[in-house]
Amino acid sequence: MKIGEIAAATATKVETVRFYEKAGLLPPPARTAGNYRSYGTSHLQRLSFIRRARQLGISLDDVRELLTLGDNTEQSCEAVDAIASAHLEDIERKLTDLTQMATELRRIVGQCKKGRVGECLIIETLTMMP
Amino acid sequence: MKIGEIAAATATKVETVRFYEKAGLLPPPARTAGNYRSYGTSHLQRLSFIRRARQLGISLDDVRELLTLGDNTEQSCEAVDAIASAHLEDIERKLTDLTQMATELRRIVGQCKKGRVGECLIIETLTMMP
DNA sequence: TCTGCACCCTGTAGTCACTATAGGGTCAAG
DNA sequence: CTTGACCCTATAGTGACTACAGGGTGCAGA
Repeated sequence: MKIGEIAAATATKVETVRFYEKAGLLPPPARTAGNYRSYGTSHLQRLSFIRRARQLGISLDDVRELLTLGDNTEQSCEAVDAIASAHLEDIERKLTDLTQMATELRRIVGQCKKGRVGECLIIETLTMMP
Repeated sequence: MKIGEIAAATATKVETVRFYEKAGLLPPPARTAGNYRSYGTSHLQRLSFIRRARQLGISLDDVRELLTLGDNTEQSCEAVDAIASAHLEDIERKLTDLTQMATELRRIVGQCKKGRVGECLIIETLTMMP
């Protein structure tokens, strides 16, 4: 499997695949005679894992940790749970923040009467907000 | 007003204030004999505006634009509304994404039985997810 | 055989919005 | 006159890529 193929299979850009290798998340694959990277199914699995974790917003550092934990099948998976739970809390905080932002924005956008900037309530609100 | 004071007044770090100046968002203030920055109320107002817009997640580029628009009080404020509305849509997209992430994470965190990694459902789910 | 093209390689720099650090200068109080 | 809090500049680092420059490889068609 060439880099373009594994990239397509995981909806990743080629550059990102190389980036993951340099970042130590994806082990360096074998090379062909022409020095092309040659991936197998274990790489595909690992890259899929990385992509899914990233889709959930898990940081590369945490992905690295999960990957290491996943490789030691004998250990307790409390650490895994800790990472996922911490991340969930993170997301819940972000949700609260964004919801508040959306409410504020909806309020100021709703005020716009499309007049001149001099009496624009959006600008005014932004200038005056507490 | 010294930089530390304007920073404190707007809950901004001193470095960030200098950064805004270098980024062209905050006009360079007068300097004292000792080369200290000396801010007036117009700076304070402008920095407050920037900070509030940033709290709403508006990008520096868009803040710059809003600032320029706000300075031309004769223009129509449609452009202002456009920026705010586009940003609101942005946030609403992010909210959808994050809500989905949270749901996924809650599901996989709930599965954890604190056993060994070998049978960890979090790892498994991440590996198998569609 | 040649040529064109899609794909691959490395290495480096750019993105965003700061934050941190190094290595200095200024100013008021004790 | 020294201490310590504050200020100055310039540069590099963060995360997670993305984009580029400047080349090499491999294969189909003329």
